[in-house]
Amino acid sequence: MPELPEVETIKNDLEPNVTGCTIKSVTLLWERMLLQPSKDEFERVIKNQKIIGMDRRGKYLIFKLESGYNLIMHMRMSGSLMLGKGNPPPHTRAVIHLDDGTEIHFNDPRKFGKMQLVKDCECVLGKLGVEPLSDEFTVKAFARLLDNRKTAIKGILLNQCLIAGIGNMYADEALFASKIHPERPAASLTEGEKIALHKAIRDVLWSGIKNKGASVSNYFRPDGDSGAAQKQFKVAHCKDKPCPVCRTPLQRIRVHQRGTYFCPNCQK
DNA sequence: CCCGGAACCTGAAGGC
DNA sequence: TGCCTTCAGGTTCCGG
Repeated sequence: MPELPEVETIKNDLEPNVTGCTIKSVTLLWERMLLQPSKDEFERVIKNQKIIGMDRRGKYLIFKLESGYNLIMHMRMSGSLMLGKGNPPPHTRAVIHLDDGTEIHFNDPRKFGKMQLVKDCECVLGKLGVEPLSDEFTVKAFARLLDNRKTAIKGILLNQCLIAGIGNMYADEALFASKIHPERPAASLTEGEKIALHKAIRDVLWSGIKNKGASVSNYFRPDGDSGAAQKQFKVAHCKDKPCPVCRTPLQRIRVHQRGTYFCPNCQK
């Protein structure tokens, strides 16, 4: 389930391989993954578009095109991008044919992933909150997001309108690292806890990027490699294991309809 | 405003 | 062994 570090890794892996290439055509094998424009217009406009670079915003991946158009993708739960040549694997939902003969395969077993072609990125990305690895994400800016909110702190971390890019795994890891219970009302965090959680968010995301993303379930890098970030996880997907700090069995509860792993002893 | 729940989907895992 | 149910989680939408 690609979150910020996984999408950043896809971007970093793909960008040197596709920048400067021209898209000959795109084959849609699952039409409903295209949000806009219509299939006919999409296929007409995408033809012979030169890729001048890539970008990431939150969990969105952006191919910047010379004409000013942007091809924006979201992997949702099970999407991944693979560089290949012919014979797309099962569950391939779209194939981008490049002029050098390589293909980008959008693989997505659960068909939740989305793609759209727009001139103005803001219409898609405008609602997103602050980039957690940017300079704008200061302790002060983070603290302001928690003011007067009774919602569980984990819900704040997962709200893309507030902070863009954190998903279920990295939210659990950040809360464990800062010793905060996932169900604590956001406004109840002390100044010290806000500072610790702010640092933990940046630490776990940077660590995820350094390890080329976490390969749990369906995530693979465009060259087919796995990431290694899941090996660093202290709690996420560690059901029935003891806490690495105090050996108390980790618990799994539901917070905001999400499976949430935490240590009932360390996280208050 | 804020929350809970359903929908979108399929494959994997668990129960009997 | 095999069928059936449940679960997984990112986002959007709908109802209370």
